[in-house]
Amino acid sequence: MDQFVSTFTNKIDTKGRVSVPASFRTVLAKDGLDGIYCYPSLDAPALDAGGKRLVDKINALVEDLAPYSDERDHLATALFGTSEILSIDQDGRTILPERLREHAGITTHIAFVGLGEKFQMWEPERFKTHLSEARQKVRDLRKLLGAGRRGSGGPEGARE
Amino acid sequence: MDQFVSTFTNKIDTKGRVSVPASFRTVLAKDGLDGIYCYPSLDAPALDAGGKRLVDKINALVEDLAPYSDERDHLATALFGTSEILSIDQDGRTILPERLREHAGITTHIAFVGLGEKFQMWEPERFKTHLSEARQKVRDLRKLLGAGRRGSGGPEGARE
DNA sequence: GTGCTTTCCATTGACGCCCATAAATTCCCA
DNA sequence: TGGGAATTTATGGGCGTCAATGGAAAGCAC
Repeated sequence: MDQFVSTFTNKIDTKGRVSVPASFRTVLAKDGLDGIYCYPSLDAPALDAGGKRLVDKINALVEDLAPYSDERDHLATALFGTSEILSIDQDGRTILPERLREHAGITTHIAFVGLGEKFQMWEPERFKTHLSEARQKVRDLRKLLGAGRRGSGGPEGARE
Repeated sequence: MDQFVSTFTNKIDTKGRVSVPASFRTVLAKDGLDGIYCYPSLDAPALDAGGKRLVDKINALVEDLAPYSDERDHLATALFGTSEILSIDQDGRTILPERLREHAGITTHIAFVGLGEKFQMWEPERFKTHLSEARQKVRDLRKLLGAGRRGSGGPEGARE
């Protein structure tokens, strides 16, 4: 598997270390980056993270813009300037800088949430809320879709 | 990693010395320049800096313009005329000339901000403001990108 | 010599590396 | 198929190394 899937909640120890889920480590290793590329999400109290693939995407995004243009500098500042390359020790643990923890409101535990090509880190309680909201939105969306597509739009649409 | 990433805020001591972040030094060393190429940002109270790669890019930029044209002369003057090669001592520290510090309003602390192929130096408080503006602009920019995306073949990394 | 810059050494705190333990999972074999 | 051994994973703690910073010593100019 070369994608980040599932959710894992791990504990931060007294030295600020936290285990990166083993399956995520496997994906990262295949991706060819010795560490985690990580930055604060632009519009959520969470951290976006990934490997080389994510870095390449961001590079492509920035390099599409004209050199010395405002957009380019701002994008580079917002992305590279706020990013960190988190190292992973040989026991599979990493340390989140204060700046990142603060953005996500993380204190004692971290929820690692797989999103396919990247993953996010959340304060577990906040993620719980975020997840139920997301699920509700999906249900609403499907009702709309179902209403137009199927004959009924009936009880079936409420299924999980 | 061969890019300037993350932000580090370091202190200027009584002799005007300041430590260049270790990870930035690593990138510079790989870049094959024994020092920092540095000049005042054209449109921000900050300093642009980098290694050989940055110098090459600037050269290419200038050489793209017609020889003896006004634009070329102006660009060359604005960039080369105001540049300095800052040396790095064996403890990884450098000294900023008064002229450069003044342009950026730097006094006691410097924020080193990675932007990928180059980095900037800011007065920390000013950078804080600049960063929140940059993040807002990127949010706006992404809405535009996101609206027109799909099938563009472009990176879809603009998504959060 | 005095004043200024550059090189070298010292301190401190953070981070990486090593080992230990315990729980959970996988694997193996009867 | 069930039980037990071996492996993997998450977590805790000790210790050495390195980075950031401060200060002393050694060149250099005038």
